[in-house]
Amino acid sequence: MAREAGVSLATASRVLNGSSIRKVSTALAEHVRDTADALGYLPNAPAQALARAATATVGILLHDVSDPYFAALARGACDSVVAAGLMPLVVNTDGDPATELRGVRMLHAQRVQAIVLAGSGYTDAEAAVRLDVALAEYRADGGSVAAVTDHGPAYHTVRPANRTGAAELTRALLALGHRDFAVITGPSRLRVPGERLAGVRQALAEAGVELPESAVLRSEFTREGGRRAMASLLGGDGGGRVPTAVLALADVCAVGALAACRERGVRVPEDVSVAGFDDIPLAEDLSLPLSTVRIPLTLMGAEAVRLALRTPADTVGSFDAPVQVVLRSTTAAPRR
Amino acid sequence: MAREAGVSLATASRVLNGSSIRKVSTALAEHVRDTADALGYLPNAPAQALARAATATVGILLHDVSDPYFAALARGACDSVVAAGLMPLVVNTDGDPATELRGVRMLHAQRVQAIVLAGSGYTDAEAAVRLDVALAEYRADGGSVAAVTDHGPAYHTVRPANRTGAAELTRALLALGHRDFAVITGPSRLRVPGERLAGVRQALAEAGVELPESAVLRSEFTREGGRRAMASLLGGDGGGRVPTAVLALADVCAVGALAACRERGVRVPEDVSVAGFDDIPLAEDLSLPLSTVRIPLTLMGAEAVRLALRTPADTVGSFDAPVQVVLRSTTAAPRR
DNA sequence: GTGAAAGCGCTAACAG
DNA sequence: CTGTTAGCGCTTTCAC
Repeated sequence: MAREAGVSLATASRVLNGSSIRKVSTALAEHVRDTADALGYLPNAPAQALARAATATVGILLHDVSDPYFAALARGACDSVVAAGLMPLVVNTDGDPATELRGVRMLHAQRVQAIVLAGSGYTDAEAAVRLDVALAEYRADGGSVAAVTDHGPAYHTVRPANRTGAAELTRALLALGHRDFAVITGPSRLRVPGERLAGVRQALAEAGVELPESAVLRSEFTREGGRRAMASLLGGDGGGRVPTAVLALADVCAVGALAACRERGVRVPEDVSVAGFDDIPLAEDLSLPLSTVRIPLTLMGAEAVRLALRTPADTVGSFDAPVQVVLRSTTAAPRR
Repeated sequence: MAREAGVSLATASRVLNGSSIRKVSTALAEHVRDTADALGYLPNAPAQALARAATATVGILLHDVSDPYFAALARGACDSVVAAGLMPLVVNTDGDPATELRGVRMLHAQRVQAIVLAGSGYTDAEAAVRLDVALAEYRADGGSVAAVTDHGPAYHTVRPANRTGAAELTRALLALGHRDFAVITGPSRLRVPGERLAGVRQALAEAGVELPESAVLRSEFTREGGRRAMASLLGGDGGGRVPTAVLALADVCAVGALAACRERGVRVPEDVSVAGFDDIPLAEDLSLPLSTVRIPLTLMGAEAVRLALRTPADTVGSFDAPVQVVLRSTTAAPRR
């Protein structure tokens, strides 16, 4: 401690944290500061946290940092956290409600100032309730919560226009002349795929185009999931009807779908158009630059932290992220 | 606190943490546990940290979570941390020594149990010393440090075979018949690009192949850096000599290089072979599946945490990560 | 303006 | 085996 070294005692606290309204003579303050970093003094954050009843940390809960979508989100969120003078704790949930629940509890135990929920939102009502309870307890202890993706009106929310974006993408494909679609959507336990699928259905309905249930394939939101889904679409397994356009509701799936096409010598976009959703960083560098819907991932992450940190507890803020359809090389007019 | 609710007092601590050797009658223990989660009790981690003089956190310092290389590393490290019952704090440094130094200090202030340094290693001796000092102070306070990439004998180290990997990759290209090389390397402030470049030089020298200084281009280890470097290589700016093989010493650079080729209508691998290094997740899905050197990124991250956490303070552990040359579609025998 | 003292929530000796 | 009693390192009233 600077106390022993310097002459003063807990006055050191006053100069080294600045929060206190009490002033310290500039001379003394300078002396304290000098001896402090002469001794290489670093405040003990846990001790401060205990005394102040507030940590300098923010929790970020996401499916998987190594997924480009969440990586971009994480980067934005982390920057925002650091800019606020806090430290980010990041926890991977793998999109599993139980893991997410544990994550919330751990972050609560850490007494993080805020929790950012990215890519949460489960269809399982029971899981949602358990999560809500945990979050309520966390908030009762003074914590703040922001969600990327709708989590109900009770939370600060950063909302990508999933439905609209999907509808616009679909309309873009319709405009190219496609009438025969298939959709590779995500697992039913997540809510996001449902929102996107609804957008697709809406646009298709408006155009009077059918989307048979057999043309809606569920897969994990992973490359492998997309690959398998596309493989079954192309595979000789009976059905046989290959659509002219395949909408993968996440870019990572689209990547897998493209891989499946490559493996089977199916040409994109000549034989089939493929589109993704998210515009992950490497989307334009893929085997074919991917047509997709751009979401401002990094911005959204940052925005979520901002909401959680700078919004008074009695109001709930929200941020609607714009989306934009980007048609690149994986889509073209149908040849059939 | 469970104290008021139950009948006992700080005995609660004994049942709720388990560290103590003292036993508690199973009946009482159960009662405590019951009331604890009936009340939704969650231990206050900062308070525990203060009392135990040890937090349940680990710091992870890396350039950028949204860079696929570090994202994969981070995922491995985070999993390892969580598996150890701890929480990961991740800090982005953008490859800047000053930011990294601040990061170390912040993590030290948080009293994290261990710090994992990923992608650190600067050529600037002064910066290295400052970092060493900060790390020494951290260790003096009981902290543990592990580095991914060599940081000197004083630290636990996870070491990808940068030099060997680069040499092998070069030999693979030589075996294809290439004699005219260019290298897109990283910024001089980092040590990794130097190691990789040394491997390239060594293999080339062994084969008696020249690598003129003008054929070594420095760029940031980013897509844009790679794009610019390749553009200048292809560009009509005087030199004019386009090599038959371009080694980008990081996959993200290779991605940019491929983009530059695409923009200018230069065919890969017919006109020029391109190879990367790292085998980042989407490497095989690029405009052309990228030839590269595979590094077990996720494993390395996990290994670093393991070393930091499970190695006694008086010894230093290390882990040599295997690398593997993967030749995909961006390389072929030269046509010229 | 600056010091003294109490206490944040928990753990860890100590007794009983 | 279980309760009592000190602190952990810091902030923060409250007097001086």
